[in-house]
Amino acid sequence: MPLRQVDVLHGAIELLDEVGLDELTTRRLAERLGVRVGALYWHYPSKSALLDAITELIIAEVVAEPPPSGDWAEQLRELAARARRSMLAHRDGARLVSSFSTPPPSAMAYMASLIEVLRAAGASKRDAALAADTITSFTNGYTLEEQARKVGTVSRRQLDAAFHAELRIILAGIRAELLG
Amino acid sequence: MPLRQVDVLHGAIELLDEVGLDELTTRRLAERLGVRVGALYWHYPSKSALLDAITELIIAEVVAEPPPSGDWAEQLRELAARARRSMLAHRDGARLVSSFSTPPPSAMAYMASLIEVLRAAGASKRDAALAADTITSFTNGYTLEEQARKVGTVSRRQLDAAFHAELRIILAGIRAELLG
DNA sequence: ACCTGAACACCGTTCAAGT
DNA sequence: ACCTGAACACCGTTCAAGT
Repeated sequence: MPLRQVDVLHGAIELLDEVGLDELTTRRLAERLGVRVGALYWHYPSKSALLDAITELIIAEVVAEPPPSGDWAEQLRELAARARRSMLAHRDGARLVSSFSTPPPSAMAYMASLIEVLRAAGASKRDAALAADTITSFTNGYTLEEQARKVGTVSRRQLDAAFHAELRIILAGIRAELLG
Repeated sequence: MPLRQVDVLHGAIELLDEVGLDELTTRRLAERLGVRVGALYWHYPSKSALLDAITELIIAEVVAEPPPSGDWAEQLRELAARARRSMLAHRDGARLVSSFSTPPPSAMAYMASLIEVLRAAGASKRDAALAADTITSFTNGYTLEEQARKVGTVSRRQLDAAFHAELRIILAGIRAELLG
């Protein structure tokens, strides 16, 4: 039976996890799917469109879960932790997320959920946007670096602990600076 | 007269600024230098070694300036602003910085300068390292995103203002959480 | 509708050989 | 010491033609 678009997508994700973003090649993907390179272009207009689809899927995982509970700080903490977990779930996930050409719908939804929590906590529109951006910039920066450079050298436990300790700093800053 | 290593480096940086990281190609660089591709490999063992050299140069600019003055928050603010400025000074500078294989000496020196300021402000070794990492993760994450996606859509003034406002949040967090 | 065959215009890297 | 010439093993993409 013929290949469906979703087969190409899943094959690409498997290949990504096996060989990493730099070795994720249209020709390797075609070989893995038992097809010639050109066939991929019937399903996706370009390699970058395929990468965007993977990115969308990675981010979508974050929003799919039920909204977190607790006070505003607890909710933000959980949302940021989920974002990091989704990126870590795939090889070079953070690099992929920070390289999409145009923000996919799920990225917008994620930002909206952060902003919603902050608004409910009493932040102005401007402050909420600022705080949400601070959290995502930090989360992406942190995860990008840990995934790029700290494989093997530092334990996962230490990285988790450091991420949460640093996130606490940022949440304390939001409280002191914007919700004081 | 023959090409020196530094000529190759400067040619590469000029080409980077003109065409961006994705189009920075050994063959294009060779053409610009009036030489055949193979000649580059006499000066640098690989393309990635050349990219590492560019990265080192970009980060070195931050440390080259005299140490900032003011209280600890003011010093940290200035160091982070310099780091961002250096990355923004070259096309795809942030992408380049967040993709070096092994941390170059100047990156270590930059981290050390952040930690020194925090130690002088009374932070423990652990807290200083944590706060320094928070600042760099945020700075890299923020700059990476603005450089990747916000060219033209948002004014430079707005991006500067948002960066400083968000940095204020983080500094407030460091004060409240670690230096309270 | 979905894929093959075959090409096009590129890559990074190596290395004998030239000067 | 520094570079050329020429090759090797790859890329992403296109497109007529097949089924």
